[in-house]
Order: sequence, then structure tokens, then C-alpha cells
Amino acid sequence: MSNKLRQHIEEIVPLTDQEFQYVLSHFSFRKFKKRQYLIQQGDYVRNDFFILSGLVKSCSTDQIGKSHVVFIASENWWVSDPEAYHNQTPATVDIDCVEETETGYISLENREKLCRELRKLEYFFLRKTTAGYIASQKRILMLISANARERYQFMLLQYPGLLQRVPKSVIASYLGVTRETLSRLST
Amino acid sequence: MSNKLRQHIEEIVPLTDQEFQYVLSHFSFRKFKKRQYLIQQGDYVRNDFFILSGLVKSCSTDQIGKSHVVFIASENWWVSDPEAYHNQTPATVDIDCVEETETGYISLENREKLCRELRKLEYFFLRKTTAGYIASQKRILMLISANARERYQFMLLQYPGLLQRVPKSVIASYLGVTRETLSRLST
DNA sequence: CCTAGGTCGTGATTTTTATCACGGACAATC
DNA sequence: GATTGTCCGTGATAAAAATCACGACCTAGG
Repeated sequence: MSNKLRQHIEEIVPLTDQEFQYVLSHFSFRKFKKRQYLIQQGDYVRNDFFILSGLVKSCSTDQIGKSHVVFIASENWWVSDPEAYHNQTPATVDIDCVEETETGYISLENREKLCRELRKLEYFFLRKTTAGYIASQKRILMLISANARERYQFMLLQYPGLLQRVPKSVIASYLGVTRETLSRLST
Repeated sequence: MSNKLRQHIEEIVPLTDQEFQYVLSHFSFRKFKKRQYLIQQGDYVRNDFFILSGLVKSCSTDQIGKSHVVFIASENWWVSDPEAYHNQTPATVDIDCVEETETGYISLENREKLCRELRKLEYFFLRKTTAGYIASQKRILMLISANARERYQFMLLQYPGLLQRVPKSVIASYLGVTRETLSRLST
């Protein structure tokens, strides 16, 4: 299972066996069942999770109790509450499993230690964060410029695989429309 | 003027005079007039710009010719077309000046060189990128969960200073609503 | 086998927002 | 000092999406 993590890192920086063993020693592993929480609103967020298998969603609940899907992550994605993790503030989202999910995770302390000791890893995280930022910008452009149908097509293009695995209501919320509107698009 | 850049970096990593001089040697400086372009759609994007004074907006034009404000940046913000800059692809946005604007800018090559040679700078850019990612996530949550009035209030909270300096039509586009809808909110 | 919960489609209606159109205020330019 | 362009508000109308409501289907669990 840790092989997946290695492959993922080596897409950006090559590692010797020894280096990877060292990296690995900073990670822990945990399996979650469907509907189980990785993070709950208000939690102190210790870890950033790498998804080895399965699928999770990150949701924010507004004042009137409505839930909004901020993020969806499956294999080879990282997921956490970034603000809570990096700034050590309470979690503002719930992250729970849409499918049974296996994760490798790393604490902020371990991540910072690892980055200091192994230059390559700092570079790896910089690249990953940059990629995440670029993806966010694309989603923002989609949200400010596209109607419901175009948003769905964006999803089809960007994450075709997810559509079969995630309930439509979750897709709808991720796209910022209602379940009903999404359901009526085919017409 | 380079003082502003130093202060900005030193909010995250302290620098000796010598280190800062070295950093500075990787930057260039340029002043732009109102309505002048920093980057135009299709350009090869060589630089990431740090705004010393003034204000710029980044706009994407869709298929039917409508322009959408992807980003607004004033003093102490960095701005570029991140995807084009990092992945060396043609620019997908126009970045132009809302006010006369002074910038310090750094090429990707210089940035990578500087990061390799001065560890602190790689850390600095990681922190900046992370902060940008977190801000994007907040904007996404706003866009999927808030109506026009709530979006405007988000703007009031996050960037109160910008409202006086930027035309309402630009604010509206940034929030993903029309100029007319924004104008009618007070009622 | 039956039930409860989750998922999805769809109709009827209301609400929100976009679109189109116009005029006024103001500043910059010649 | 007339003119042009930009910015902003607002009315009338159309379009899009949200809301509320219902029933069908499926499957996991007692």
C-alpha cells in the first residue's frame, strides 16, 4: 500500500529506497469505513491525508444548516482542512467517506520536519500546493462564468471518473446548484 | 521601493542585508500605466509580479466574448497567470491595471534558482502558495453557497479597501453576478 | 419478507438573477 | 466648452434556478 505513496511522490521527485523509508517513517496509515469521518467541524486538525483507495468529500455547513461540498477527493489526492491544518485553527468542515477509504497521513510537525531534512519533499509539497491552487482557480472561473449545464460539462471534462462513484446530490452541491436542477439538465 | 518587497518577505522569513541583496538581484522592476497590460491572453508568461503600489485585475474571456474577473490584486499581492507561469503554457487571461501600478517581478528560472540557493525563499513561496490556496477555497465556498447579497458581504469582510478603488462592474464580475444585480442590493 | 433510508426523477410554483434599455453624473480630451 | 467614454442606478421583462412536493426504485438490515 505504501507503494502508492511512493509512486505518487516519485511522479515529482525521485527517491532512493533509503529516502523513501525515511519518508515513510513520518506517515501513519488508517482505514475508514463508509460514512466515517476523517475530520469533523471544530476538531483540532493534526493531519493531512493521502487517499490510497476510496473516496471522501469535504463539506461546510452554513448558518441555516445547509451542507456545501467544498472538495471531493479519491485515490492519489491529498485532503484535509487546509486552513485548520496549516494555521492550527479549528476545522470548519466535515470530511467523511463516500466509500470505504484507505489513507496515509502525516502530521504538520512531521511534515515540517521532513521538509527541513529532505529538501526534495519541500519541493514536492510546493509543487502539489501549486497544482491545487491552479485547480482551484479553474473551479472559480467555472463558478463565476458558467450556468448549470456548463458546470456539469466542466465536471465531465475534469473528473469523468467521479460521476459514477458519487451521488448526484454531492456533484450538484460541488457545482453550486441544487440536486433538482442537475437532474433536469438532460432535457 | 525594494523595501516593500523586503518587508513582505520578512513577514515570513528574516533576511540578512546580504541575503536580501542577493534576492533582489533576481528581481526586475517596472511601472505600468492605467489600462496597460501586464499579461495578455496567449502570451508566453515569463514572470510572477509583486505589486508594490497600484491595483490590477486578471480577466478571462469566454467563448461569447464576455469577460470574467478571476483575480484582483493590489499592494503586497503577487499576481500572474499561475498555470501559464508554472506549466509554461500560453496565458489564458489578460492582466491589466485598474490604477497606475509599480511592480517587482521574477522569472520562473530566477525563482527556481533562488529557491535552490536560498532555502528560506523556497519556504517563503510554499507559505505564500498555501495562503493563496486557502483564500481560493474560501472564495469557492462563497460562490457555491451564497446569493448575491451574501457575496457582496463576503467582499466587504475580506477586502473592504478594494471597494473604493475598483469599479462596481469589476466587483460584480469577481463575485459572479451582473453589475445590475450588484447595484440593486441596497434595496 | 418487510421496512427504513438513501437516491433519483419530475411537476408546479416562487424567487432570484440576467438581459435589455435608458438616462444622468462625472472626468478626460481636444 | 463641447464631446466622448466610463461609471452607475433603475425600470421592464425574460430566463434560470430554487423550493416544495410527491412517488419510484433499490438495497441494507432486522
